[in-house]
Amino acid sequence: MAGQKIQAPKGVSEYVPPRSAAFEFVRECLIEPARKAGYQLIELPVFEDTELFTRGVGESTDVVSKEMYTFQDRGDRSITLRPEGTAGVMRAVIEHGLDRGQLPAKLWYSGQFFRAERPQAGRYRQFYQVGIEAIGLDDAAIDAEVIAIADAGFKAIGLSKYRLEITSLGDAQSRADHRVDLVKFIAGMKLDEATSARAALNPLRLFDDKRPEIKDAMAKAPLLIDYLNESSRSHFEQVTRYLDVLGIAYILNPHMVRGLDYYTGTTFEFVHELLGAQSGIGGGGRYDGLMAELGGQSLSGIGFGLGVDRALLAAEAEGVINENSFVSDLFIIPLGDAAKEMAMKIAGELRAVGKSVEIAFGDRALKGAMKGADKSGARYVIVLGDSEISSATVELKEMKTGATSSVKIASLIKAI
RNA sequence: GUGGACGUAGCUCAGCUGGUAGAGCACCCGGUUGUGGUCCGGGAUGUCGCGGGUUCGAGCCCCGUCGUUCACCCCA
Repeated sequence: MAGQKIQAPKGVSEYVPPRSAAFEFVRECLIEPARKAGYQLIELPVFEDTELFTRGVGESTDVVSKEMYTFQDRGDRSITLRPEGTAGVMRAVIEHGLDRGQLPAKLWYSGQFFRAERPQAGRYRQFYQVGIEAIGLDDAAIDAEVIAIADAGFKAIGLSKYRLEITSLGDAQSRADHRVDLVKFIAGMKLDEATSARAALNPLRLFDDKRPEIKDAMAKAPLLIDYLNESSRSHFEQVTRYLDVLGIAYILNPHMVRGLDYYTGTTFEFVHELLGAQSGIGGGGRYDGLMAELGGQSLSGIGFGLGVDRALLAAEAEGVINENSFVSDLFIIPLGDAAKEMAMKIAGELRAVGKSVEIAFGDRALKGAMKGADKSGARYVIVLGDSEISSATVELKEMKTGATSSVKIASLIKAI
């Protein structure tokens, strides 16, 4: 039907001016600390072979079992829009032999991810993450560094009302031992059907239940942190010691549950205080078995994923985003055709040396064009008419103060 | 997937017990021929999310649908 409006698909986040500038700022803040720590860009497809996620993330997880965008492509392959970043990075590391060089392989990525959930504040079907992965090093120091990089990103945005929660999930043996006891404990509880189904899938989930009666009952449940073997325990203690040295505050949360199966050992989450139910602005941890599970050598890795959408929401909630971060250096108002040509030539020359220049096109009246210059936030404005062209001189006006000065067109570069 | 609230100009919203749509902001023009932000005057703008139904008549009532939002769930 002609004229019918088409809406964006349900639950996607979009960023248009002026908010897109804030989004870009937040994303850059999150990426920069990784670059400074020697992490390199890895740019990957947004869709992958479905098996990468069923095998890598784990079939028992909600993410895989009911939140993936999966479809058959024209070659009848099962394709899935990536719901998270780590599995894809590991796939690419193995495929390109990045694990054959010097270790750790340190990588960062940024882009959109997809999960078919019911949309909510801070929860979208297409969302943005910035993430890093450090692969092939067991040193507790890199666990701390990874956490520090995430923290630096949030601080760069200007966030302060968030907390870091950490714990250790231990190795496979520690988790298996704990699970036996935890399942035994849960068997003694009276649970409704949905809850016991959840417990059967992942008994740790009950630690995260928000109902007070469950919380009370779980208060006496055996904690995974008490089942860590010697090496897991000392590794984790080492991590916390490094965080202390770095002055990064954290809260030990032995109840922490993560939604992805591959996490082992050090695990962490950043939680913002001003957000609603979707308050996690980032999280990550170590994954010992993932690479081998995906057919690579048996190397450990650690990484995080930070939510750009949520970090932006958090920044807005804290009021730390300042508008007008982008302004042009010069705004040119041409009067007449000859002036328009001249304006375009001047703009080209100034842009070539790194100045940002806008031109008022469309033959607007001077008053309207001046308003446009004002709205744009440009630092300087010049009006270009016949007299300016013949004298090769313009009145350079500084918008903030209103002060003007005569400047030769040829020396505009130096003046602004 | 489950439950609640909402959906009116670009934005924020008003619209009494159903009678055929408004405000503020933003936008455009002007306030003597070429210099903005204040002020004053003027102007444009809506298939009242979409589709049915009830009614002489619906933005207001009913049903459906799409979307948004909040919580559960889950997580970035």
